[in-house]
Amino acid sequence: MALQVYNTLTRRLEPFQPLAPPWVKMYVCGPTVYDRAHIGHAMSAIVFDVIRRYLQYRGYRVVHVMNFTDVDDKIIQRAHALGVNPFDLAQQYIDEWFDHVRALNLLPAHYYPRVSLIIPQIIDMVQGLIEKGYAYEVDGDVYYRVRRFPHYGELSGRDVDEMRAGARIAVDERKEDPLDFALWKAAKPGEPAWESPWGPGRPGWHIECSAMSYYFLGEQIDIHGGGTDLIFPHHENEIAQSEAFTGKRPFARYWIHNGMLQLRGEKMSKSLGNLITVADFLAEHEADVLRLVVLSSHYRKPLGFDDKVVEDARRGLERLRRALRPSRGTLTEGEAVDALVEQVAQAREGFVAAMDDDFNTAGALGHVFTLVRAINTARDAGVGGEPFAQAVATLLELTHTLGLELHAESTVVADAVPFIELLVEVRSALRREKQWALADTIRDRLAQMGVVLEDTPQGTLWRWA
RNA sequence: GGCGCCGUAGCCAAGGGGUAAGGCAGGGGACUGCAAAUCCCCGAUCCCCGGUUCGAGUCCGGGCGGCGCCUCCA
Repeated sequence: MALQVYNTLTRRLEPFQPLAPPWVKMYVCGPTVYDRAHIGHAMSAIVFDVIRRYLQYRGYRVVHVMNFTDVDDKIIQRAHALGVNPFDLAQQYIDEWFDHVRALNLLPAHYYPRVSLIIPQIIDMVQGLIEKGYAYEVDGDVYYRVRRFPHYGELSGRDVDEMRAGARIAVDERKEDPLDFALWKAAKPGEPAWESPWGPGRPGWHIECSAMSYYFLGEQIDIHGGGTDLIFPHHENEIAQSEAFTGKRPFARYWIHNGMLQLRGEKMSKSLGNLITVADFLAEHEADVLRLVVLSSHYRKPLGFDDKVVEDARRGLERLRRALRPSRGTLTEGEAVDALVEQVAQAREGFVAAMDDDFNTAGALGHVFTLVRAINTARDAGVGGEPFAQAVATLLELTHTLGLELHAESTVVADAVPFIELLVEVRSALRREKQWALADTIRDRLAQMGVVLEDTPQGTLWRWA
């Protein structure tokens, strides 16, 4: 079985065959940096991080590009409202994004292009489109001539003749056709602007991704990713621009789109006031919890997000972590060992089969948890040494492929550790004297402070609740 | 109105013609001084109605319900 990927372009599962193996060129649409990133952005980033990790696990070499849209109406508006420089505002959110990349354990992209730094390349591309007859200038604006591109609508399944452009917004009468979209916008007073053959102005939204993709990855790429909300018009327009410019198709071989995160059944949006920022989430939860929530359902489906789902993930994460506890057993052969070895092999096989099926992380997790049970059973049965170590190593191999860290709890309260250990020691002495009441008091009081004690045959273990 | 997605146990969720993975919660048991952790056991007429088939959550048609996009959006 080989890797199969669902391609939005064909609406089918297809065998994954990059243009030039082992290289995989992957471009993912990043955020418009006019505000803090929310967990929906994080979900998308995690989805493509997992896709990248799995491709690498399968031996591919991924070149990953993610853009920042740092020139945009909303940024300009916001900067005006706050009385700050739009570039400073954008920079602030870009800095925060990189904080999130570290905190969320995302593999950094190889390139992070931003609009403001590739204006000359964008101008070249717009100029090229005009020369080829795919674009025209009107009063300093440049528009793409949609009807000139025969494949328009292919990605989003739309028929050009049935689209009701302007149904919800006023049509700009200067455009040849209501469907035409802006490649370049003439500068308005007080806006950032760059000199161009059509006068001062700034790029339209869609052209940046075509330009960045072209300049960083070449005429054709393997994977183009983003949220389903970008399929139309953004990605449709990208195809029109890129393919018209290069004359090559397909611009991207595989279009991969993640479903939207929904907060308590509704879309997250500012107007509904139900937006959770990444910073808010990380202030209360670990990054692995968010990642496990994302991994628990398929990336193409809408992700239901609420307190229950988060709590379930938190507990599931605990279970994963506890499986990593060492064994004090010494058995290295026999029935229990054979069973473990067998289950380890099955888990890896099942994991790969699930991930090969369009990155079915939820199915893959099922196999991971089956491995967890096998490890716990083996530990209880006294299995130790190399076979046990191998099983744990496999668990780490699989969870790391999903990007889970499984790090021990935070060290924020590390100063308390010696005191906790002292109390545990004292309590152990009390237990030897069968002073149950006092021993239980210590355990209860520690529990109130968030420290859980577990008495095992090998002694007392403790952990943060 | 157009394009598309989804409806599987209390909750989350995989599977997509051969008789229902996994996680969380719950019940019972083993272990434990009691707990905790761990392990074992227990739970589903797969939204409804038709059809195709030896056989249908799984394919087809029609309903009902929820959602996304069509305008900036990951």
